[in-house]
Amino acid sequence: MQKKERTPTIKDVAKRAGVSVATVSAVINRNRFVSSELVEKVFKAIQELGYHPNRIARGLKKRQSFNVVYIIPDITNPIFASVTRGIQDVMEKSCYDVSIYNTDFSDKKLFHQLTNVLENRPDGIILSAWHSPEIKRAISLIQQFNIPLVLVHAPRNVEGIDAIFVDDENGAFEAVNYLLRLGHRKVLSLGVKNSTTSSLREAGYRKAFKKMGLSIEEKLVLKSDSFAPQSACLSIYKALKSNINFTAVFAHSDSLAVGALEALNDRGIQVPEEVSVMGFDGTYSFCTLPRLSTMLIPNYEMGKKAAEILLKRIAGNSSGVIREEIKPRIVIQKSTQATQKKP
Amino acid sequence: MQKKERTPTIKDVAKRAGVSVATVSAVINRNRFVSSELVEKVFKAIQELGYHPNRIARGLKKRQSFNVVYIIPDITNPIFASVTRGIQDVMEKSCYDVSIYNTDFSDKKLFHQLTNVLENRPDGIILSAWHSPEIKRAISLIQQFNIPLVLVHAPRNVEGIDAIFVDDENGAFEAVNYLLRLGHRKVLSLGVKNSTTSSLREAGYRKAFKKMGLSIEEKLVLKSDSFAPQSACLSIYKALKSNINFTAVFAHSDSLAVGALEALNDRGIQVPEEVSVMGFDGTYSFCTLPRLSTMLIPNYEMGKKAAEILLKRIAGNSSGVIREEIKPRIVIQKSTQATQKKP
DNA sequence: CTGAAAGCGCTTACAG
DNA sequence: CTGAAAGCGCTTACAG
Repeated sequence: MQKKERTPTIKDVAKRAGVSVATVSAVINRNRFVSSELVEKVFKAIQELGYHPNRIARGLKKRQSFNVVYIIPDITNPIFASVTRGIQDVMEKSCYDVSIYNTDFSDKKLFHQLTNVLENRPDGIILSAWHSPEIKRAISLIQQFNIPLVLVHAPRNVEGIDAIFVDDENGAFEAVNYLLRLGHRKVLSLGVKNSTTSSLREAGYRKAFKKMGLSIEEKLVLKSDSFAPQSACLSIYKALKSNINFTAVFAHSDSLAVGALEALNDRGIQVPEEVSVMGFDGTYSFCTLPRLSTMLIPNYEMGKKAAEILLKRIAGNSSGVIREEIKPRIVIQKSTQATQKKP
Repeated sequence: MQKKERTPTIKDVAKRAGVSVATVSAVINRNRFVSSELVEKVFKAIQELGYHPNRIARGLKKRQSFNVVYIIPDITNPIFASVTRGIQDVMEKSCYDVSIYNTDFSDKKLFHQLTNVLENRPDGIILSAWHSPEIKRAISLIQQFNIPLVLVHAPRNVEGIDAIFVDDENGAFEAVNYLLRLGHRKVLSLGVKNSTTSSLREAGYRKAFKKMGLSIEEKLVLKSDSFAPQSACLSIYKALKSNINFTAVFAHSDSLAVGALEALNDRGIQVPEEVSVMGFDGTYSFCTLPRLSTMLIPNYEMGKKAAEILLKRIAGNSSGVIREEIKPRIVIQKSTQATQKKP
């Protein structure tokens, strides 16, 4: 075990190099001219001591922590993992590190985390908390600290804050429209109770029917208890039991689609020959059999974009509020096909 | 826009409460007695000002940052996302936040990140960099800073550091043993080139055969270019083309198994009726059809355990080096069955 | 029981 | 071109 040796400080470097700390600081930050002679001495001392500047101290003085925070429901959800990666990749280039806080969709946890977060004085915050009934309170708390904030997956009714969201309604519209063009008319809408995201996707479903001048059979509009595959399974079993007729499923997420595939497979119904299945988000479309057609959400890019906006705000850019609407992209794979003409 | 108003400091609170900063500090940290009269005044001032202590400053003085770092290849990989969550959940309880750094399996990135990390003086580091040829250099760099370190997924030959790893060899042994007991003899080993993890799993495969007194057909030992499903697909196609006979596949990861399922499905080979497929890790076993039998790795628990060890070290516990070997657990689902007796 | 003061490791006017 | 000194917002001996 080593002794409790302090790591070297700027003072140690200054002493060893025979210069002032101001000079050391200057050579490290290249923010004022230093004669090449001294520069060399300083570098030598840094080398010899294995000196690494202490950013905590630097941050205290400069009122900058070089840390940004991303608050999400759960890092284990591939959607947020991808957004996180996008954020990290752009933040890293500007020498910021990013801390992740999970809320598990709980308001209590959200505020608990927020208290911690604020004590750390991050230089910026990115928040994915669209589901929170208290999001406005969270936002104003952050604003009290004058910390730049950008929302990812924001609710539509929050204004005045930079935000970037998925165009769920139009994405769903496009997905369902695609199914309708394939000739499907009995299209299940497989959504989730009490989910704003799911209700937007349902709105798109309705819009697509409407546009084609078709009426909607309400019994085709299903709502599972959660986004978990098992929930979707149960919904499909129930629909089959009730003899509800359908030739296609529009699942409001890939996870729901996974459940649908499993239920259909279990009942010996062929996908896509008998029933087409369409997913939404693209998280699992690579690992299902048959490969899922889906509306791909570019989560990584969303993260990058959010980070870029945040960086601008941190740099002091105070131009008008930015709201960016991301369009999901349709990806057609093996789980959908045109309706079979009955002979 | 608000003016560039400073957030209130301990001084502001002291002034407003009519006490010294020492007293304010004492009531916040409850570390020395303060008369209830003053306590009340202080709380009142804190309330009125909306004061939140600045942890950066606190950290500078106490030489503690309340930040720990987890360095991983990629947060987008569900394995690391789960470990991360485990770490966060225990760290959060002790008021630490955790920053994530991605290395993309690159040594260059690893050291780049490490430099940043060290400048932030985290209170502890957890490192998943088993693949790095330079891991020992990374470790000694960290040790120079006297920062507690625990390794997750460590290589076996690194000693003297707390580490927690997966018992790959015995896990694979158990998986293959299970297939052998089902009557399979022609078992493909579907691994990956230049992967230490995969070679440990291959060793387990060999051990299982050996123990049963069976010899190994080397042509059954496949090595894909990567862990991506597509790579596995190609390997399986190649095996089929070469008329290699097999009744089971032992995939060294679930992602490889996903590729195998796809290739087999594509060639009209029934799983599990004609070929059984066994995965490893459990990341995708919930979304495949048929559901994959696999060796589940408890990543979340590994993260928790790593964090708990780290916390102990941060608290100054200097008892002997801890090495923990995590055993994967067999999960039997639908992708495996006993060999069909040929009539 | 409480306050004045030094100091954590930096940056940055201010002199010279 | 470079250094001495003040200060970022806390904590903590040291007095009293």
